[in-house]
Amino acid sequence: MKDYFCAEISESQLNKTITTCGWVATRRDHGGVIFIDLRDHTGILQIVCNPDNKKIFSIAERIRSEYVIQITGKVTSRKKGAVNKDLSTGTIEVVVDKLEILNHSKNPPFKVNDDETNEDQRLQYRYMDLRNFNMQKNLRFRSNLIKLIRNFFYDRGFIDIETPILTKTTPEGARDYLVPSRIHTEKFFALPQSPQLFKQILMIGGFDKYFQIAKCFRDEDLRADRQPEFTQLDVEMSFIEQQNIMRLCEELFSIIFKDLLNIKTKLEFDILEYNDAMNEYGCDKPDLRNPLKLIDIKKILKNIEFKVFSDHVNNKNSRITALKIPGGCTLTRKSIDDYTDSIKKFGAKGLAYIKCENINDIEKGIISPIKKYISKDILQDIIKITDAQSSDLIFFSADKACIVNESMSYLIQRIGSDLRLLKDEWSFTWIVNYPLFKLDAQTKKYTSMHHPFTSPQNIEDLDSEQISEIKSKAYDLVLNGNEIGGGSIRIHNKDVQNKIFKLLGLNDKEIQNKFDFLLNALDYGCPPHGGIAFGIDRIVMLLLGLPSIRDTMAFPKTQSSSCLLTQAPSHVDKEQLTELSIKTLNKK
RNA sequence: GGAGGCGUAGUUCAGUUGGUUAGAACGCCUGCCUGUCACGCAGGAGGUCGAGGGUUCGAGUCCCUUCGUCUCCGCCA
Repeated sequence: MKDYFCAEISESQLNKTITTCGWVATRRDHGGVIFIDLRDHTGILQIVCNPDNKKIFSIAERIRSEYVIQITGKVTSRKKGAVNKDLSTGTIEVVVDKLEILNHSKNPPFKVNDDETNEDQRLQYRYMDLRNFNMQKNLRFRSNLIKLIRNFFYDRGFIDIETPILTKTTPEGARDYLVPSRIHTEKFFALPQSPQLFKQILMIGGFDKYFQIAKCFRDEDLRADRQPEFTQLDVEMSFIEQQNIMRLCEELFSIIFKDLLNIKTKLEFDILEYNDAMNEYGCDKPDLRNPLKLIDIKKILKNIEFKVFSDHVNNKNSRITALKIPGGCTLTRKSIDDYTDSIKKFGAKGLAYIKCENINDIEKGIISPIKKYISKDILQDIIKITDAQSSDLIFFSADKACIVNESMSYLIQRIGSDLRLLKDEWSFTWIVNYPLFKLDAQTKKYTSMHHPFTSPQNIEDLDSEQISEIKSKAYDLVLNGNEIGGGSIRIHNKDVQNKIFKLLGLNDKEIQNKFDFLLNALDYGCPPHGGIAFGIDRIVMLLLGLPSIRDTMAFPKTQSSSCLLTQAPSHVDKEQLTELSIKTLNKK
């Protein structure tokens, strides 16, 4: 039906007669001559309908926005004054001598390339929104990324294996999406949160290099970077160490950046220990483009009487940190109040600060509402340990460690971006040496930091009393402050796996019910193995600088997990439920 | 489960202290127009102010409930 895409037509086809198809972006009717901007994913081409061909002209008069048309005509160069510099095809136009309307369109609910359209409109009429050049770009980039990933792994001897979507519910982790079984009354499948156990079993099955672009499902609340169904690059290998996986991933991202973003410079991958990350940044996904860091000042304050600090000085679970903001004296009272307010959602009670207008004049050069509670010596120590210069501002946070960490890591991010402190670069950071367990604040039970199949660094540690001190062979990859992937070396020994389940508080019966198949499989010659998984949607979002992973998906869901295009989820017929032996509760 | 923002024409939005007939831009329709490119000009149509309730002589505006959407907290091994 066509020889070229719209924007493929250029001066190289000058005076040739070509055929192309597309959507009508705009029509400009001058009475005597009609211009049509014809659009496809490549761009826009101006076509000209002259009145001398009455048949064509009358068709052109009936054409409206988003009509699908086919045109044949001669590629003509535009006169000097008529060149449009904003179009890649702006030096030429096609003079039509055949024009066919392939399909009509209702008047569109919004202009296709108007980027002000509200998202609910875009999602309801997603087929219109997908014609937008940005969505075309995003989804085509995503496709190229997946193609590159597949080739990368195929080239290195990896096997792409599909794992079930209908599978078994797993305890811990996220809430499962459940699918009722018709044949097995009162039993349910679960959609996979990840192919974790299947890929481990593939290792036992002798596929020593596996990968998959896998759909995963988690029934949890949504965020800009979280959807109920999302796509992971899932990788697993046998007979490898942590280093092998890390080097492989670094190679993958180097190629992605070179081939897809045309970034040729060698990517640096920082490595940070989990404990250091928490101490310096208050979180396990720091953005190392940001120069702001936390400094512990508990020791300096050990003799202070000021209650805000003294309450926490001798509390093991508390943390007291300083955050120096270079040039922060320019911050207004209003913005400091804003920052103080913004960290209250993490449970922080307040945000003390001192302005170091002149560090050589403690009397007049240091200004702070809390100055009267702090001795000169301590002030000097604080200035020294933070290496504060004149015009810097120092924030203080004293509270339970988790509150300090959450609020201050938020503040680091917020101020870093407000004051434009971030370096303009891509920052990859591996976080390693994670704890194996974390204590759930509500249930007071230990849960896995990564997942229950993660290998401890030393098996003997499992017998120690200090469970929270046990380190794991887990690793996360962080890009510009976003967790894009994580993995671990897995447990390949049945006894070790059993021990972990026990430490997690599972009894024999639960272990049997939930993980019998895994433990059995471990009994039949499981090779040492490990792997990693990456969030494809998140990677596309970051690489393209998008505000949400919804813009990386053709058909995403809203924050309340509904699809505005199809109106899913929806009620089902009673017959369907009966067949599944399901009765709904009338919740009011 | 919680906090906050938004919801007014097809779309994006304005709407003052509660006050007469709810506006703009774009889009749409009709007419004019042979070089525009967000064409232009003239005219026109188009509103359950998300829904329900309340206060009031009077509600787009105030109050309550509710729905939708977005951001965040909790949650997300």
